[in-house]
Amino acid sequence: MVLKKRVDHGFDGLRVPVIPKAPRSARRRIAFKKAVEDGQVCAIELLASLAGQLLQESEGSASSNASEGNHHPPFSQGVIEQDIQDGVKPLKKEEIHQGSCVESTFKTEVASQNSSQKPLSHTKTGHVSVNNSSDCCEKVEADVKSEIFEWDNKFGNYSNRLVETRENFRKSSDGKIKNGFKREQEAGSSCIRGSNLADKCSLEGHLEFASFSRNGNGIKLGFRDDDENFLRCKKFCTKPKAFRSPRRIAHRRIRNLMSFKYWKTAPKLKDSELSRSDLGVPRYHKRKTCYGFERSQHNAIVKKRKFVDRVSGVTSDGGFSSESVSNSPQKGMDGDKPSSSAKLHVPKAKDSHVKFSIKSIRIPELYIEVPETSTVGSLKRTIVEAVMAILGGGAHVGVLLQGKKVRDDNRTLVQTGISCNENLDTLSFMLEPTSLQASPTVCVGDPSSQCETSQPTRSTEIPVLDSGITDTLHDSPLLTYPGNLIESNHESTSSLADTTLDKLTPDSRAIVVVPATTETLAVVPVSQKTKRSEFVQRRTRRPFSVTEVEALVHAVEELGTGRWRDVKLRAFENADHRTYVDLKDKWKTLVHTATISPQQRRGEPVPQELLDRVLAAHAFWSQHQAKQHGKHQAGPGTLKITEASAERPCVC
DNA sequence: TTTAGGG
DNA sequence: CCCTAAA
Repeated sequence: MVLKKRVDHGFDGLRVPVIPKAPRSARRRIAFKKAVEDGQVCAIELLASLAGQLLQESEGSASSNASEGNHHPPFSQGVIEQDIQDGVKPLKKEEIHQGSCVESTFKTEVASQNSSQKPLSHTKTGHVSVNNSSDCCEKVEADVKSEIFEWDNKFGNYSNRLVETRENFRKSSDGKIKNGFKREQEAGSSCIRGSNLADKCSLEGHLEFASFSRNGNGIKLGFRDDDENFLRCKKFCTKPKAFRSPRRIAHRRIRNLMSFKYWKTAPKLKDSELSRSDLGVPRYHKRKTCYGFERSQHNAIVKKRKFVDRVSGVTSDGGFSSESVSNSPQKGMDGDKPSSSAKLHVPKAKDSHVKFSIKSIRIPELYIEVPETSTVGSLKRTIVEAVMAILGGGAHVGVLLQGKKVRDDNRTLVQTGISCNENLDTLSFMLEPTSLQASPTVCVGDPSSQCETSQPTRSTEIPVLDSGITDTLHDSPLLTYPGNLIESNHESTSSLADTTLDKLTPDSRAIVVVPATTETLAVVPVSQKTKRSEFVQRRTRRPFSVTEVEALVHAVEELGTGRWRDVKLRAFENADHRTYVDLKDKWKTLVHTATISPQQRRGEPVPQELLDRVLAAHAFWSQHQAKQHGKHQAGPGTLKITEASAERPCVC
């Protein structure tokens, strides 16, 4: 009877997330890399432009940032600052409209749409020809496009390109233009914006252009071939990552930048889960599930996460000089082998100097929610605000060695262990806001300990289903500074999310769900092949609620203790964050909990009634198991219902 | 992949 | 929760 009752109110009625997804294990392998990769890709743009923005603001030279009147303190001294400045010097004199990171990122979207008017075509060799593009950039565009293609085909190249690009920008700003980059850039700028930036090159502009190009390539009109090829590839390749449609890439970028949560369908996903399930994204087709979007125009929700930076290489002896930083990619590492490049080489100089070359800086992933009806402009502003909120209050760098934060600023590097090769491999930097208030959702704590990101400005009411989500927003993919894409892993660059993109059309919602990611993205994209383990972080802890416990107990009562997969399917099928291993573990602890005295129990108290059932079920199934064992190896599944129901422990 | 257990 | 040996 009791059982019956429980069945009635069934678990479906519980707040169990409904997220159809592949088994955890599967998600892990594939989606994981993906997500990480994705995070990086988009990071480039965001960071690049962000740097520009910061620079402008910090220098105060920036005339007036039309929309954002915020004046944020410049970065605190340090490597980071230098790196960034170095990378964006060209931006100084430029007038970047809004100058926000948003700008560049979103232009992609816009460009994409516009470009639909320009039929393009390209051959399989990657060559691109422009049939009907604006006069201003016809040829150049073609050149760039082909370049873009290269990038697509080889992330490593892409990365290097960017690095190179940065270099060129710097040079061009000095009047020494080596390649035709400036030209390209100008073309890109004018093509996209109309022309107001054509006179000066900027990192942002370039990136923008790159994005544009990609989008352009993705236009259906001119690239049916691509699509077909892609499909074909997808069909015959085990790993359809060989070729990625530019459009997909572009979209993915956006999607990554903007992580919209589809609560309804994926209510409880945590970052990590999300990212892992990159492949599963397509399943979240219920776009309307973006709660709150329609509700208000300004209920933008932004969540930040901790950001950890990694030192990825050591090369020149310039220490932290900008020069050393920017050169490191070429000098210190093998451009073709990003993965290896991530390694630190600490040539112990005669002077016992430890040489660093920080190739990347990351900022936390941003989670933003805005109404569907909001304007692109407001979206941009929202992003800018989010970004500025992180760095606005100024920031400093935290040093992490082997995952542990080095708190003592007075210790020497040698004392700290930052002078030997081994340790340097695990050295990383974390960008931290100087004041928590300044950035409410920024994590400042020790990375190893789940940083508690403060709730996003709550005023922006979070969707109903938000429950339990906040905690999932911690770690996330880290945005990477353009200067160092080198770290990325080719493989991961490829594919997932492709499916998702299928549904994305230029006119579709500006942003797409982004599998966020904790473990996933949180995990450093740096040479995963070799040192993934070092950065894979634990899943965020998610204590079982009484409701879940009830469901678990109920399921076990019926299925027994040796069929966790079935238990999972029956009671937690929609709770993707609960794997059968989790359930098994939980049962283990439940049994233990039920065994110990109430005083010794911790955490959310589990009703004694449930614990009693746990013990009863445990005893019953243990006995049953033994019985089965003694008898013939009749599988557990053969348990006769009658018998089971008759003996099943039931608290009546 | 799923179980079963130790860490 | 994680990691893994076994199955």
